[in-house]
Amino acid sequence: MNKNFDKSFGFAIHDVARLLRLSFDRQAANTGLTRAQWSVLAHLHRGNGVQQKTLAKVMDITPITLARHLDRLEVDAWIERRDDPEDRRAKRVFLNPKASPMIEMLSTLGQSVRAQAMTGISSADEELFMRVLLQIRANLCVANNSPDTTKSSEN
Amino acid sequence: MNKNFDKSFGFAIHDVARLLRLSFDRQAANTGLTRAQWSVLAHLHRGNGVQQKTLAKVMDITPITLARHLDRLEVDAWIERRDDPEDRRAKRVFLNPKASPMIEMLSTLGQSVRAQAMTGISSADEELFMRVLLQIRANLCVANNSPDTTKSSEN
DNA sequence: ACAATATAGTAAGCTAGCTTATTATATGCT
DNA sequence: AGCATATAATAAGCTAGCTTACTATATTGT
Repeated sequence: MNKNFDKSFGFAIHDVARLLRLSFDRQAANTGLTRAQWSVLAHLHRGNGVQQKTLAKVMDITPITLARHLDRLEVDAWIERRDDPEDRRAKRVFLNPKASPMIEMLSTLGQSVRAQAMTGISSADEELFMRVLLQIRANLCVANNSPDTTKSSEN
Repeated sequence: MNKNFDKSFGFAIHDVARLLRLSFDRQAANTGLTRAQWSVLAHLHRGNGVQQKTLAKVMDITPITLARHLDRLEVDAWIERRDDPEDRRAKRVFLNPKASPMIEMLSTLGQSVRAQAMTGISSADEELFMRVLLQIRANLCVANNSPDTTKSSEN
């Protein structure tokens, strides 16, 4: 290996993702919701009543990973699964009213974590950074045969 | 929420980290080693015989997370734990000879995954991206009271 | 000297991702 | 109509991270 091991791209990305999740989850611990769960709620907020299949695809996670999030969210009554009237295999997921204020609150928290992360970085640099980051994601989506959610436009 | 939800910083970072790990682990599946395990080996390659405590700190993971990696690495004889002669609580971790060629091979794979991710990105953009990424990590390390491994200089 | 505190490693049990396999229902072909 | 295939959700079991708690050993203070 080389001296730049800790500076390597993959490890740095991985660390940053982990630290972001930690920051967020610690600050949201009292809500009982994690970042991943909040993400489900937020996506529903943009498209209530979607099938699980669709939601998993938009979020780019596997259906079973989503199913487990939904299990817990349903126990605490943040969401509700209803049978799809047109396809008896499928279910549709609905936000319960109590979720909306929580989504707003956690969205604010997300912004504050982002601001923390971006301390001391110029907005020009931040902008370029985001552009490259999205390009990298698109590249990897191709490589993984994963849907590229940047261009999804459904709900 | 807003229309830029999928483009949000935290989610994009998270996705990229996941996709990178997936890419790497799939291509390395035949080796029986994952990215996290390879990372342990690579760090040992730079400082063989360190205490677990030190290794965990350098890798910025918790000691128990490291201990589980070591369990599996030891079963397959990639590494060996020996009692520290100077501290009977501690153990020191050593690479076995068979690990070295594998480390080289996986390092090459890592570079190829990186190249894949960076397709179509100019080296100037890539450089700025890395600079910002490391700055973000440093910011979050402060926020999390986590050691900032970019400036570690131990072994 | 010994009691109190700190530290190295591990165990238990949690979230979050994955792959592979199962079940129930739809769809498509002949 | 009925069989074969495809699809929606879930189950089982894996890696990888975490927190909290425990055990054994060191260290420190009186």
